[in-house]
Amino acid sequence: MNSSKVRVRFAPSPTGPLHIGGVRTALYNYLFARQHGGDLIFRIEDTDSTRFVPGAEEYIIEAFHWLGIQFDEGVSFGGNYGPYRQSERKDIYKKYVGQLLQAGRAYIAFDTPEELKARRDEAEGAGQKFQYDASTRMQMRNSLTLGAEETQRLIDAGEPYVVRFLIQPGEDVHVDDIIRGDVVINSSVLDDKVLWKSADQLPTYHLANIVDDHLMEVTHVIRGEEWLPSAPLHVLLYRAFGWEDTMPRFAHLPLLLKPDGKGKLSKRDGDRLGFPVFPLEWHNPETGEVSSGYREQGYLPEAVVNFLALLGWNPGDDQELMSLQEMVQKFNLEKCSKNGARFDYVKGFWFNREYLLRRSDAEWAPAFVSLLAAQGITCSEERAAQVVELMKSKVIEYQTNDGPRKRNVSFVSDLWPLCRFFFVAPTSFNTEDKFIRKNWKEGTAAEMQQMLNLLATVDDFSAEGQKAVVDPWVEQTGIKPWNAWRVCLVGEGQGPDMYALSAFLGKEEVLRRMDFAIATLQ
RNA sequence: GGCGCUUUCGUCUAGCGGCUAGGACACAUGCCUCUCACGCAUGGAACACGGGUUCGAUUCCCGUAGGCGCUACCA
Repeated sequence: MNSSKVRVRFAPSPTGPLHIGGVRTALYNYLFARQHGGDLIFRIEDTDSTRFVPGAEEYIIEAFHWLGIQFDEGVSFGGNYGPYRQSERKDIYKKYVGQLLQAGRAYIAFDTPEELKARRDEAEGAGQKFQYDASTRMQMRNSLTLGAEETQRLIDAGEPYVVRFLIQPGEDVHVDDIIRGDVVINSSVLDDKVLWKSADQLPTYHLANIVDDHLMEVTHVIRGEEWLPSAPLHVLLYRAFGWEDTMPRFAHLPLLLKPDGKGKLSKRDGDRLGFPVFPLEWHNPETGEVSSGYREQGYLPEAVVNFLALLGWNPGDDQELMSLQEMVQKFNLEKCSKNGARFDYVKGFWFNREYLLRRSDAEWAPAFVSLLAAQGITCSEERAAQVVELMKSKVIEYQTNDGPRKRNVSFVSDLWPLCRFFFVAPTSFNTEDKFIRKNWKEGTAAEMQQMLNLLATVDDFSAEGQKAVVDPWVEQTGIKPWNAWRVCLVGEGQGPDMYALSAFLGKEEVLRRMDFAIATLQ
């Protein structure tokens, strides 16, 4: 048993794609491990054979790889405490369950799921609640009531059975939680939890979890608040095994809540409100259903990590934008908040924008180029970068529950609806449009014709080159051509600086668009 | 229902007995301006309620109410 090196683990169940709340739990484990120079273990808790989903494990590994959260050991990462997949540790659990049975801390129960359900229904009918515990266990079919001989006879006869943990009632069990302090639950409200299932001949979470954390020398258990009610059971298990002196410390994290309404964040909320709940896009192998992912939506991993980190924790100063390295330095479990955090995905837009803006225009270009390609437009990365430079500070409309709203460009994909006219000339003009009505009046066509003739003489069609010729003409004639010119080149009242746009389009295209507008709007 | 956790602007939060209760997102307004914007500036916006403890409570204690979780041979 080596000293006091911090060892933490993230132990998902491969029942589907990794939920964003799970990502945050893993992130906090990662930050804690790195900060203390400890190890982060990746364990797969696949003890529910009925809920196993193929591909989930690979998905989870890929998601962390994308996010930049690195594990030190575990499934696919190696290590000296393996195997790290619980389904491969069956013999180990069996041995420890035997130990508990031997010591009289657990017992064998033959009650079938049907019998149990009948008892529950019966109790419910009487407005009560059935619980398998000290108050009821002597009325059930188990080794306590049947005696050793009969128990052995039933086992030999092939009768299926579970192993239950024998809980002594009337004891206050303390859980020392790093985030919540001393949490006390009386053992009388705990039930004799099933430790070993008859259905799939595997341990339950509770048993496997305690055995693994002990054997893998885990020092801190950082997990979601949904585990807090069973933490006393876990403490009791450590005690029953005689492992209390090396029991890990607990930290139960607040949950991620729905952006609106009640309850914890679910996949449904993402579908309903239009934001991803999973790091990567997920294709359900059974239903074929596709769930969107942060990566595919155009989020930068740094943005997702930063956003998530601040949901339930903050460094105590006013800094919000932090690299993973900075977070590792500043992270503090004691400063985690205790109450659930509503998942405000709109703030995620802002984070992504901040990180996107830190990248150069050239870095945006490849993604933008492939986006354009999907629209059937061929564009070089150089030209794409020019458009990015001109348009990344714009605003785009997006849909919400309460109708359309506006936000700053926060994704590369936001660019396309704003940039269409860079690549596609106007083919018609909406004369009802406020901007066009205001800026295209009688005589405008003639002014534009003048300007067209003037531009036709310009050899240096850079923004500066055009400016050198057009500005004096503006000065001379008093004509303010920009808005009308915008109508010609853009078709509506938006877009970048006109000289910049014109230079991008090039002389030939500019003259053609102007000519078309003059002819169409006359 | 039982048990547990929790409660500061719309949202994420700072605060650890004495503050004009701070920041960020979102929202609104103004400036800038060839359009829409960005940017910059400004503004509105919170201590759930009731008792204590104290010279003094957002802060400590106890209730109440609300929120969340757990209550499976799921994790």
